[in-house]
Amino acid sequence: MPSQQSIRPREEEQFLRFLRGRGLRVTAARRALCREIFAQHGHIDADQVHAALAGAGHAVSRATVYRNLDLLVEAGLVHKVRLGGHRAVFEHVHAGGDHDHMACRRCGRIVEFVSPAIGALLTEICRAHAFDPGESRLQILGLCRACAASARPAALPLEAARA
Amino acid sequence: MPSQQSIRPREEEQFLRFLRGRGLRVTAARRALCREIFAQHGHIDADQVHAALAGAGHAVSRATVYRNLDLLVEAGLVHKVRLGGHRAVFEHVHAGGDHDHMACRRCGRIVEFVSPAIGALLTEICRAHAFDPGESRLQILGLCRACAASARPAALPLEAARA
DNA sequence: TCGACTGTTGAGACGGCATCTCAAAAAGCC
DNA sequence: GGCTTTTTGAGATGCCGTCTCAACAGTCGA
Ligand SMILES: [Zn+2]
Ligand SMILES: [Zn+2]
Ligand SMILES: [Zn+2]
Ligand SMILES: [Zn+2]
Repeated sequence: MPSQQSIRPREEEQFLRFLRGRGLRVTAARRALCREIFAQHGHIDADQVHAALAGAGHAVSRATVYRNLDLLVEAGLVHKVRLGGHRAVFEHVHAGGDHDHMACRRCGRIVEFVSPAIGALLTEICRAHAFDPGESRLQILGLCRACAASARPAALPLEAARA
Repeated sequence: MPSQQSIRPREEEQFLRFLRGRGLRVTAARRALCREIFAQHGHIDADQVHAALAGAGHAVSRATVYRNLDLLVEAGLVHKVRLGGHRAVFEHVHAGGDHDHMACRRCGRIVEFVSPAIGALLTEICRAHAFDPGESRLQILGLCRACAASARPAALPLEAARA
């Protein structure tokens, strides 16, 4: 398969380098998974990845999807996000850099936002507590504009509980 | 049981008011659960609540623990927190107000912190996106001071991925 | 090129946590 | 106390993810 190789995006190159650097093998499943993730935009869960691969004629088992998604996370190419404590979703790390999420409780819509100021505050807080930060998760659950409008016109406002 | 009633704390009163206001019944299980949660300090998971109740001679089923913890959350008396996407932990809402969490990946220790500045930023961000905030979850996963010290003296620093 | 060595895969069992089911028990109401 | 409706308990079920292990397939050296 020569032409397939030629359009291999740089993310796949990166993944292959990561694999070789670790003494791991380059397999068909890993390449297909990597290509599929970077073909998708937005957030996608493990089962959707599984289905997408099957649809693309590269069926792999669920176990393989999970294993290699973890590998992509370790390679730093993909983020694993848990919104609302349920099923984890994955998204490729895009050039823009880090972002956080607002998730609508009603329709499930996910809105992304970037706040360098928050990142700076977190760094400062960790330093103050001598805590070595690995990863931060910041999510806001609530109602998106559309759902808030259609919800209850004269509703009692939700208290803004922080948990 | 007369004296038991007399020391009933105000949180239990609040819960009872919440129940009556919803047309729900005041049961022994609900009162025991409420008392147990407010007797505990810090973070406690559903099974710990279950065990604590059994130990206190108020055994209830796991299903009842889950159902009524949800009720306490709805009443706004208890927060449900998911750290690292694993087992949910509960904590009573204490007077001091909102706080967020740092969780150690190695020993599981939970450190709380308060940052009004972050709260203000979040409010601002929600306004900018016309998003009606209900609840925010901010967690930092990493290594606590003790674990970071004992981990790897000349370790390669973890990249601070934001997810 | 051809094994041999070793990492990887697939199918399904398994696990933790949470929710659901439904008959029996208890709360509220008169 | 008797009636109605909610709540409970025990266990089944479900979801999401991980594990097991035999078969398979990269990789590499001969
Ligand atoms: Zn919405
Ligand atoms: Zn995102
Ligand atoms: Zn620690
Ligand atoms: Zn806390």
